[in-house]
Amino acid sequence: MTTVNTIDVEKGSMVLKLLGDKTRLTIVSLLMYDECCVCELVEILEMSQPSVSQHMKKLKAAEIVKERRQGQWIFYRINNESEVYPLVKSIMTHFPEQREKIKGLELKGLRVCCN
Amino acid sequence: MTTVNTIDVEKGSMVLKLLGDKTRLTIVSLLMYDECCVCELVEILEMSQPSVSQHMKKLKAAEIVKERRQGQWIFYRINNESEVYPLVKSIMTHFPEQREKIKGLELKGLRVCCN
DNA sequence: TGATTATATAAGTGGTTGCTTATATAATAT
DNA sequence: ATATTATATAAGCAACCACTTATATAATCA
Repeated sequence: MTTVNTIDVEKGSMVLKLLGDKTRLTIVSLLMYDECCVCELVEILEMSQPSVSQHMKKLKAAEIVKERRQGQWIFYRINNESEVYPLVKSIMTHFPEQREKIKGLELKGLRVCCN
Repeated sequence: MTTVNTIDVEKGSMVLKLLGDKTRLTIVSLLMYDECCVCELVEILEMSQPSVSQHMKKLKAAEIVKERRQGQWIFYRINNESEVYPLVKSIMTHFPEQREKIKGLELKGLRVCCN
């Protein structure tokens, strides 16, 4: 039998509330596949930049994502060291992959690449 | 590798939003252990009856729970035939069991028993 | 039948949320 | 230095949400 470390209701319900928004759920779904910067998310979600930034701020505060600055871009990725990561991960297995949306960005030449 | 049937973002985010409320998360957590009627939940949660009823209405509308009338009581239980049940179930494994709260009710003689 | 018990519903309200527009900060390029 | 690009923050606002109180519905009991 598999044993899972439990999260307290307070913290867990906050994670669920945050993922209970279609936009944020899609963002996290995208980030499960690869890290993204804000401007890529703006493009994919067809939303305003401030709106996306505000969502990222909430996801970061809940330790669902981490950020990394690279030049003028800030890349967000899933925080897989977080206490809430196991919960986030097992939730996301129930949603379709968003890979093709990122592929679509690449085809349009809008992917931010900086290595 | 384990394959999971995916849920669309629309439906899934609704489930997450509903479970993103501390009260409802606790209710579902309780129901994972055993069915309960409204008056039991009122006792355990120390909330008003209309408030609990309104939460149950939402959980039922999202097919997270089912109801069963027995005399004057209405018992709610997890809807394990629902499309969203796999998601609900895997979320709930991350939260502590609520068994002792139901045990507490029994000790106080407040458990509704009707067989 | 009338009283009691369990539950649901309706209406009102204060707090929260997700967007908008405007502006600030910060890195890069010319 | 100045302009451009990327991101964050602030303020305002309409929609939503979880509670409250009051009332309705429904089953049981005396």
